[in-house]
Amino acid sequence: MKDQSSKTLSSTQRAVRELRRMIVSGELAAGTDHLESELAQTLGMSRTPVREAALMLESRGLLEMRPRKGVRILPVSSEDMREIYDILTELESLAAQRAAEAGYSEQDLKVLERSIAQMDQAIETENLEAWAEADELFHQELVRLGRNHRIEAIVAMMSDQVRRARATTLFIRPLPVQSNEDHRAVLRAIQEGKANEARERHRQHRLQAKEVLCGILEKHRLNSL
Amino acid sequence: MKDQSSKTLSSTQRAVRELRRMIVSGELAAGTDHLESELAQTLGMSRTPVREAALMLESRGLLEMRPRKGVRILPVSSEDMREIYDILTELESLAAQRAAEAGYSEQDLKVLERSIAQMDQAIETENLEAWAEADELFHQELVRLGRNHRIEAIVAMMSDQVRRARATTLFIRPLPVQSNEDHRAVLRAIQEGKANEARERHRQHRLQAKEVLCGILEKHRLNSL
DNA sequence: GCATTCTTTAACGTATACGCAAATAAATGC
DNA sequence: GCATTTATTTGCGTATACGTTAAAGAATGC
Repeated sequence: MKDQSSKTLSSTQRAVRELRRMIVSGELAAGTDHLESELAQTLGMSRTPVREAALMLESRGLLEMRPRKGVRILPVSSEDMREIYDILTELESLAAQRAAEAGYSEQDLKVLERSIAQMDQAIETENLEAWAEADELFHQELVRLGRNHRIEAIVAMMSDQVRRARATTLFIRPLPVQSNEDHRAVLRAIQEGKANEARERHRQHRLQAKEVLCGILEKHRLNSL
Repeated sequence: MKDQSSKTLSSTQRAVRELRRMIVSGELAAGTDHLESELAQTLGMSRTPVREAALMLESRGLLEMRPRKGVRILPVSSEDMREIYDILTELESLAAQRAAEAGYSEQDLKVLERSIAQMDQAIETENLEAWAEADELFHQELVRLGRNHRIEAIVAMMSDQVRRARATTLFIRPLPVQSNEDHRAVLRAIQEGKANEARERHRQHRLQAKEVLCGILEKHRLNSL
């Protein structure tokens, strides 16, 4: 049994998790307004923990609290996407560099290897959801290996903000074949301790991903996801 | 009269500002605990807005809420300092690059110029507080010119976290003469539209600042500022 | 009809109330 | 005296209450 399920978590914590889930899944649609009292009723608790949760999610850039109008689920534009991908590019590249400098063993890099294998398989079977999940895992693990807690937090926050948009573009974009070659190259650089190569390779990988995704958004006029 | 003072701001907002001020100024010392009810009394309001403010400041990495122990003002270690400076290095360097790419006019870059002049003067008169203020202005303006709201927010947050530590090292570190040469070089690169040079120059500037400051912290065993 | 003022509603911001559980103090057993 | 159990306190988490005020609706004047 997991720590989470064994421990009784507070209403505020439940509200944060549940609202976050509803937002990133699109259950609470981008651009929609929701009164605190509505959300409280939905979650089966009073306004107090809902407000506290909303404040936290506001800090994470997922929603906005506006007096009398309720909380507004923030939509993501292609401009937002560019901002976010720029940040991810810089911080993840540094993580890749640091990971390469750390001299990790093959054992330490097992999760990275596994996620790449999963992506390979997902591409073969054209299972896009599985690919997205493995891709997320790769990037998350890469950042973890960079050993900077604040970067982990920031990247997680930015990833949450673009999750809906990513899910949408997933079925429009071409099969991410190039992407996995990049992942392999980054991993190889880390294995060989080539910090600068790991950094630059990942950098290029992210820059390209940005152009692909933002290109799709702009082409399809998807400016509020 | 300023907008802020004319507009009646909510208790929560007042609590955020006041608590933030007290934390970054050291009035609420690093590592100390404070009960919600105490803070509420100090600020002349009930626990509700204090709790809301504390949640927001917790998201900003300035404090930690622990049941029964009150809010704990988070101390900053040299390890934290390294994490933060690594982030500032990456994000500000990107901002410098973007600023150079934007093709700003001399007029647009006036604030940068002025802050550099202020730093020059501060160094001549050995007025360290004035130098720190101008330095803060330079970096803030640089990031603003990078035109990425999320980077602005993240940099502001990280700056808040290290503000106390910076203030401490300010009177220990050598006069930041090299620093201002760097600033000039970055500005020149931006003026000339040399994006890569602006980026790399600022990068080196920040990396060096990190080593200077962290070196001081480690040498003096200042591991909880 | 349209604009304007007044009324009403309702959502939020904040204070207050209260139960629970953790920490401390007191009491009991040995 | 020391360990262990039992009271007591206290701080938080959450529900609730309530005043304020912005927005919507009704009424009035022209």
